[in-house]
Amino acid sequence: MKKTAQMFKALADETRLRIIALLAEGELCVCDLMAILDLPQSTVSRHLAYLRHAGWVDDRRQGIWMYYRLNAREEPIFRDLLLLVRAHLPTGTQGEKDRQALAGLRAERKPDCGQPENTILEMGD
Amino acid sequence: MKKTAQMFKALADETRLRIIALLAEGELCVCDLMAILDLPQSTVSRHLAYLRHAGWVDDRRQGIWMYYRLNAREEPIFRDLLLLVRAHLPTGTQGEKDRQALAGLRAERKPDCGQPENTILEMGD
DNA sequence: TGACCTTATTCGCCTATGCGGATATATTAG
DNA sequence: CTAATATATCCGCATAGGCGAATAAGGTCA
Repeated sequence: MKKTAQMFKALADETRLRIIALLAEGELCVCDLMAILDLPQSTVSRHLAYLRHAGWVDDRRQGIWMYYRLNAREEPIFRDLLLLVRAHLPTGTQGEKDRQALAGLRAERKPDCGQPENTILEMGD
Repeated sequence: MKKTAQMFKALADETRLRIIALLAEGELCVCDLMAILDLPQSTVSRHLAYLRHAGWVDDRRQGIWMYYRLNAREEPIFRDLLLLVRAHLPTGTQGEKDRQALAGLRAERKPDCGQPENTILEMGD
């Protein structure tokens, strides 16, 4: 039951819940999450590490970026809980706002997070 | 979403999970829980207070004893979560042990917690 | 009332964990 | 190699919350 308590601990923080609700929309990289959550990089990274250790997310490196996605583990309670969270979480006010921010991000950006390859180092100044 | 995080916090402790699994079997008083959990009274009482404030349990006074029972609040996520917990929690090792201890208690005791009324004060030395 | 019981709360103490700034690490481009 | 970018981790600090012993509070009975 200790493990179950640990599983709930990962959900017992508003920032982590926001992250989970966002990842329910699909894979995101750290800089996306920083932009949407409007939190410093160390904070976002720390919460992602917490979720990773707890088994809630997997990561994947692609070049410079780390992409995170939801990852329900094998245990039945884990899977059911993820379903529950995905069903209920995004309906609240904050979840709505975050999803809109995400939509905005996606509209104005190319895939692979930041800029297209040929302008990665061309940010004048 | 803050409220949701708070709801999960109440579940993010092994002792409270054990209590919830036990209350899923029916109403219990504090001294029953002390006996089953094998924890000091202050610890049990503190966790019950936490669960009460979080809205997971209701209490009822009967004479000297305080009886606690599960009580899911109105919010749909709350109710679904309680269903999930009740379904998954008691299947583990610790939950099994606790349930057996509860069965033992019930076998050797009269209702109304302790002893039958006429011997309440007759516990010679 | 006083004796006795059950439960709640208070008290130090200690660990877990949140935070944001600073620093370390990793990757890529040139 | 250096420079630039993205991410992870470390740092000191503050708060939440766990623990058990001790004390307070509330109820019952004679």
